[in-house]
Amino acid sequence: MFQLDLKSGVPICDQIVNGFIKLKALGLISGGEQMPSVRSLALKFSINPNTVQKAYAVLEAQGIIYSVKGRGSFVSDDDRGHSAVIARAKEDFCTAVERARDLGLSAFELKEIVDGVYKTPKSGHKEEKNADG
Amino acid sequence: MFQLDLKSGVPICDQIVNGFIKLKALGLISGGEQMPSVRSLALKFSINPNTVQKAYAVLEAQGIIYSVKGRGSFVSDDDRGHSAVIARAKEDFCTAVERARDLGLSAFELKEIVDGVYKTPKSGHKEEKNADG
DNA sequence: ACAAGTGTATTAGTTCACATAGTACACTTG
DNA sequence: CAAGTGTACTATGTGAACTAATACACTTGT
Repeated sequence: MFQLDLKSGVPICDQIVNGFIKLKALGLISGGEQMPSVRSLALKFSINPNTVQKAYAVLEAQGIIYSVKGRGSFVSDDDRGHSAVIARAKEDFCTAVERARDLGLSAFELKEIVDGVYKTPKSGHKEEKNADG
Repeated sequence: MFQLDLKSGVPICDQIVNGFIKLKALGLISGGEQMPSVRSLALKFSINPNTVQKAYAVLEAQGIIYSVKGRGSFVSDDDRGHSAVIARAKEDFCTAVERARDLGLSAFELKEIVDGVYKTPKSGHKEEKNADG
């Protein structure tokens, strides 16, 4: 399971949504699997059930999960949600590239950063000082 | 000069800051050049002078501009601000890469998107449908 | 000295998003 | 019927962002 940072400024609801999207992208949860109940997850994170409910509603609207009254919420089987997530991720990344380009970064520099991130063993990422001197 | 989108949800102050940073990155304003006065820019954008003042304070804190009481605000001569902006842009892009990686996108895909953006003539960017089918 | 224009500071008030709190209802399962 | 589930609703607290109004210090030109 993922962690919540209540002081990050990032809305809790968004953190929950992105947390589950990432879990599914990484294959840590699979289609058909039951999600934690709204109340239990709220209890676990010490947050309000309404916030969890809101996050689940977003996830359902995006096709990542589906909910059944009286039974619970479940991870979607099909790839509709997955494809949508990938598409959105690409759009977001595209926006990031455009912003970097507008600030004067070259395509070469950006690809260098990409390589650096994918080489990094996923713990330290601020150490990756790209040649800028 | 840049445009403001008062309904975008992005704080006006941030839009002003980023607008001038972009102008400088593109070379549309140069070192020593005088900035619009706090009051005149507020009048031009139909916003509150306090908001402009706040944005100018941020720009000055980042070394992009400097202000002189009674005279006005001016674009910085040296590259201190520029370097800081580049460094921040790289960090932001690094974060975007990490997020994309966490969602399952490959380094190859990201580089493809980078190339696509840098090939695009800077007007249409939603049309750049990267091969995902 | 004066006036006009500049940056800067302060206080107060509005608006809005976010999260919380509490309650209530519909449904499924045992 | 009871317990657990999703869902809906209203009310409240909090903080960020922006507006509003005013005031002060400084520079420039007359």
